[in-house]
Amino acid sequence: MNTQLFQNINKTVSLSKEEFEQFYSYTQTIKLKRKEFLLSEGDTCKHSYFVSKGCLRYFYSIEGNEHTGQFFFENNWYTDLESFLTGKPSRQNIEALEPTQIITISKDSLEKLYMLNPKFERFGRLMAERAFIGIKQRTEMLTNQSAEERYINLIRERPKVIERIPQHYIASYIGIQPQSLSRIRKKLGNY
Amino acid sequence: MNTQLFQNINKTVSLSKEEFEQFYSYTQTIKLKRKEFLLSEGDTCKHSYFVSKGCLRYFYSIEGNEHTGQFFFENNWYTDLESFLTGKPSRQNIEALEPTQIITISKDSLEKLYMLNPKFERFGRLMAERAFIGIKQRTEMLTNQSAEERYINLIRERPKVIERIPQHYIASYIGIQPQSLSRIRKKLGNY
DNA sequence: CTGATTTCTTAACATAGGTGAATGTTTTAC
DNA sequence: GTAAAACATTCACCTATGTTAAGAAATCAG
Repeated sequence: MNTQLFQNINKTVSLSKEEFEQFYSYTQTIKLKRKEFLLSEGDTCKHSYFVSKGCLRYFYSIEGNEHTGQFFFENNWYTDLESFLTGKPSRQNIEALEPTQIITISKDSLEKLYMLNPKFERFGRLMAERAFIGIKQRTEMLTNQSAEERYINLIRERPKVIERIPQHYIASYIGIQPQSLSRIRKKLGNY
Repeated sequence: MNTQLFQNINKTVSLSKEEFEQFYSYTQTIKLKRKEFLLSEGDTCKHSYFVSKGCLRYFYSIEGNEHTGQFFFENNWYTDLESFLTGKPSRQNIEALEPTQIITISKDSLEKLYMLNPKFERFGRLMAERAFIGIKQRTEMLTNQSAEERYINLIRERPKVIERIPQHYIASYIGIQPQSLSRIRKKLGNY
C-alpha cells in the first residue's frame, strides 16, 4: 500500500484500506527529470497529480516573460482545474524543478469514483474548496501587498520555497523581475 | 416555488421539485438597501448567499484604501468561502450597491443537505470548482495584464460592470486608483 | 427642487518596479 | 575537472501608476 498517499487522503476524508485500494487501483506513477515538463501550454489537462517526491512549478509564458503561478512540493495535489473541468487547452506549463515523482489519476477515473462512493465526491469538494482558499490568499497577497512585503511574507510563511527554489522563479512568483528581487534583498540586507 | 433559484440550481445539478423544496425550506430571504452591509470585516461568514435582485460588492479595507474583490449581480452565489469553511473571522466587507434581495442558506443547513443527498454534495463540489476557476481567472488578469488591458477586457467581457458600477469601484476592482482609471479612459478616448 | 454628497477629472510631482547591459558567481553535464 | 549554462547582482535610466490637491459634474435625499 502507498502509505504516503493513503495518509494524505485520510487527512481529508477517512477511507478504509479497501476504499483506498479502490482509489489507488485507478492511479499511475510517473517520474520526471529536472526541467522535464509534465504538461505544456496547449495540452488539455486530463489528470490530477499528486507529488510524492520533488517539486513542480506551473507558469504562463507571456510576451517572452514567464509568470509563475505556484510551486508544489511533495504531498501536494496539482491540476489545472480549469482545463481539467472544461476540457479546454491549458495555458499553463508545468515543469519539474527537481527530480520528481508523481501519482496521476485521470478525470474519467475520478468521475467513476465520484459515482461509486459519495466519500470520493466529498473528497473532490473539499479539495476544490481548499484550492479556492489557496488561490484566494495568493490573489490577496498580490493585490494588497507591495513586492517587498510579499517577499518578507514568503520568507516567513513558506521557507521551503526560499530554500529550494532558484531566486528568479521566486521573483516571478511574487510578480517582479529578478533584478527587482535583488534590489529588495539588498535593501533588506540579504535575510 | 422560487423559479429563479430552482432554475439556477438546475443549471448545475438536476433536482426534482421535491428535492428543490427540501433545499428551499432551509433558506431565508433578506433585503438590503443601497450601501447596506451584508457582512463586515471581523464577522464570521456562516451563510452562502444567492443574489436574486440587485448587486453586491466585497472589498478589503487596507490602510485606508478599499480593495474591491468582486461584484455579484442577480443569479450569482456569494460566500466568503475561507471564513465559511474555517469559521475564522472574515476580512471582507460585503455591501449592496443597489437595493438588493438575497436568499441565504446557513453552513449547518448546507451540511445537513450534503448528508441527506449526494446530489447536494455534488452541487457543493461543482460550485467550489466554479468559484476556483473564477478567482483563478481574476488572478491571471491581475498578474498578466497591465491596468489598461484589464480595463479594456472588462469592457469586453463584463459590460454589466461598466454599466452598473460607479467608476471608482471599477478602478478598485482592477487594482488602481480612480485617478489612474480617469487617465486611462482619457487616453482611450472614453469608450 | 435644491443643497449636500458622491463621483469624476485634471494636473504636477513622487515612487516602485521595469529594462537593458555588464559582470560576477554557482551549478550542471560530460 | 572543466567548459558551458544557469543564476544573481549592480547600475543608469525609463515608465506606469500612486499621491495630493483642486474644481467640475452628477446623483441623492428630503
